Amino acid sequence: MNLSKTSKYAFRVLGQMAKNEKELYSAQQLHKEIDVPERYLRRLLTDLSKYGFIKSIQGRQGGFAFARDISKIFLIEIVVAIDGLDSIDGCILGYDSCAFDHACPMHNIWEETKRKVIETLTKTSLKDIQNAGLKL
Amino acid sequence: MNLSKTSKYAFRVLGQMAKNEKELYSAQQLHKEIDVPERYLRRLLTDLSKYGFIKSIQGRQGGFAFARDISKIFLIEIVVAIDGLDSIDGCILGYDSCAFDHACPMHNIWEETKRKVIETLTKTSLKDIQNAGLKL
DNA sequence: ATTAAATGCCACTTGCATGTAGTATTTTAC
DNA sequence: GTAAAATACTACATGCAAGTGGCATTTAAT
Repeated sequence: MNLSKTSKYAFRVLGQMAKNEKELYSAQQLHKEIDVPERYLRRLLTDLSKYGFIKSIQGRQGGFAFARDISKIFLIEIVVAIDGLDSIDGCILGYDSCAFDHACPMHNIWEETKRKVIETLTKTSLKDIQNAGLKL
Repeated sequence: MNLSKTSKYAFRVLGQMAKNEKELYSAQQLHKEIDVPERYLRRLLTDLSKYGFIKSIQGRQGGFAFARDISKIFLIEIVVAIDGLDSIDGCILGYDSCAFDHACPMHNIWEETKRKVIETLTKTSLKDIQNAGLKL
């Protein structure tokens, strides 16, 4: 049950880019739109392109654009790429080996809630959040 | 959506102590039973007693025992004491000011899931996990 | 009284995520 | 073909949670 700051940044970036899903965004432009340190953002964008969510275009007039259909990019994929599945799915007490045959005291209590979290992240795509957060 | 390692340790400790809710536990004994570094555990136990979950008894034959009825110690209290409420309740994108009048793109999508997490932590007491995790 | 076994306090160290800097590379505009 | 504007790479710096160490204090057993 952990979402790193970097994953949060990734959500911000990709969420912002999803607003105009075909547009080519430069790091500088994105930095102005969301609150992420510019150099760190640049590295993150490079990483996100390596993960295959976006593609990078080098050179002047370059930038980043989605490499895949945003209706098929699900939040869970982003978290898994950056933090790994265990950050969400791992034992709530942090035990390495916590399974049905050797469960921690909170295993059963937590299971359903964890399932809910994973379900939400699994079924929510960038398309689903495309036009949220604008209503002012 | 963040649970520090320290909170996980606290869950382990208090969960272990709940198995015999009246017993007086020394730090050394608890260290043998759960996987938490001894010195760190000692500091944590002192903190947990300051938070009022347990009481400490100094001197030889001293140790720690619950200060309150474990059926009324809820998991959310432990997280809040150690990490603060925002670690769970805060904006999923990490924005400081994310509320109904200025919501982040994921606010609505995440709201129900967050509610579920908080609900589970709020209604689960140490008594509820008292006898879990023993079945082998 | 002395010793032993426990907690309490404070400062220091370590490890890792986060953040920064410099420079190389790529591509377009002119 | 040269300069400008973008990404790519690699190394270093910083901050904070996690972990360690030394010593003081408290209390019980002997």
